[in-house]
Amino acid sequence: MSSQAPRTPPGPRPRFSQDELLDEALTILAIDGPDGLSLRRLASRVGVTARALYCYFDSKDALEAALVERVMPVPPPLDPDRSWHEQLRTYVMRIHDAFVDQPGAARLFAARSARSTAMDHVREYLLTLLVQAGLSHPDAIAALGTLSRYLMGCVVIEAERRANPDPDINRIAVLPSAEFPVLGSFADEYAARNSEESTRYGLDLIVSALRHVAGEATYPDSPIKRGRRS
Amino acid sequence: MSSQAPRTPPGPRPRFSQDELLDEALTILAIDGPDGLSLRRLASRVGVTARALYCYFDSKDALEAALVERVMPVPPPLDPDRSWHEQLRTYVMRIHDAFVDQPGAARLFAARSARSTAMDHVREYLLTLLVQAGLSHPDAIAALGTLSRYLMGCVVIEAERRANPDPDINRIAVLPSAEFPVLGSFADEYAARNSEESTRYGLDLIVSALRHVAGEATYPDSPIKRGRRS
DNA sequence: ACCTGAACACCGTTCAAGT
DNA sequence: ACCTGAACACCGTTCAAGT
Repeated sequence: MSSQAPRTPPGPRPRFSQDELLDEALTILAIDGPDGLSLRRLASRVGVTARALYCYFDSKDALEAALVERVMPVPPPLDPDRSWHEQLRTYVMRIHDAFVDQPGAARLFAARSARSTAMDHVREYLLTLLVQAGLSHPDAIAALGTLSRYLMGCVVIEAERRANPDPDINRIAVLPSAEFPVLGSFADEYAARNSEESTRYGLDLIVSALRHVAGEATYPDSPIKRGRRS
Repeated sequence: MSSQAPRTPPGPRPRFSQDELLDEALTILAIDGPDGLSLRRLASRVGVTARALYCYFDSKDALEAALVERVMPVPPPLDPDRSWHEQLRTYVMRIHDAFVDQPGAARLFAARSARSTAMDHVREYLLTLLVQAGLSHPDAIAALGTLSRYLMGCVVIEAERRANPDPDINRIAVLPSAEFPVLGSFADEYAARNSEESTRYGLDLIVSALRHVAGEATYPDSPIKRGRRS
């Protein structure tokens, strides 16, 4: 095990790639959650001083930005054999899964996706599909916003749920039924809800509405053309 | 100004109510943002040691939980003269506005609404409206989840946008058009998008779809009964 | 260019002690 | 019950110095 002939130069001068450090950071996130990621802990895990990390990243902020770029799935090429809404659904779920499987990363997604260039590629892909669906420019932009917001909510809520599992077995079942008659009577259904299915339910809901906006089917009272009711 | 006859007992023994401390905490959030709220800063603002705050709240976590309870709007009474979807839209927007106007509070909303009893009241109110709309139990639960996730995403994204205004005048306009042909051509529309309108667009989209699920209008290919497509 | 070590200005939380 | 003061175990970041 302790052979001679070191492949790396000897002495206290290990070198890392940014990617190795990001891997280690993701490991910390997976083990200790979003609050567990600190430069000092990352440094000690790779056997270096906290100061040394500033040779690789300008700041903790820059490291977090790089983490988001790394976790965000790259959009697949457009597939002419699949409908726009099927491709859209698949890709949105892929992003969802990526950030939900990387537990501590959801907070980073929430904090920095607006300025992320990986997220720009996501926007480009989704917009392309929405335009392909036949949506007008304003509709496509608004629909992109709707999908982004819904996706963000799914990721944030599910990540929080995993990081902080039910304090009681079932909070809802224990609520006073006088104050919460409906919620209380739904306690079992509420506890049984499955995250993956719930996420898909809302996504399907939004996509269906968008298909009607796109004119793919009749949609008697679309909210789109009606304007805001006051 | 410096009169005698103090109304509070003299000496270094000021007392606060929890509410006064929460007010002060909200002020700090408004001034310094979510990262600016610390027990030490709150303590110094009210002229006390950080340790003293532990006489009012068990921990910073407990203080944050109390902040969420305080910011969350209380559901209004049911109004038989207004449709379920109008009441639902109005209330969801009220929550949205409450957390977006209280800038640093969005992160707290994201982190703790799952365990918030104020949020339980929100759930009870929304579920009541959804049941009143005629949704089945599973549909009502799923719809509640969809609305919660969408609302969460709206609050998180908008709060982040306010806390961290566009780094450039318009990030999107400056993207390489070879890589971002669609997004680039939408740069103006993208920059002009208005948060309030965008939020309402998606909410109307979801509500419209729910109205069809509820059987209020024909909805040829509802995602609900179809099951998951694979 | 990469790294150490010490320091600075912060955190939340706890202990021991005062009134 | 409420509060102080000191301490503990952390943070991100920076300075000065080494190779």
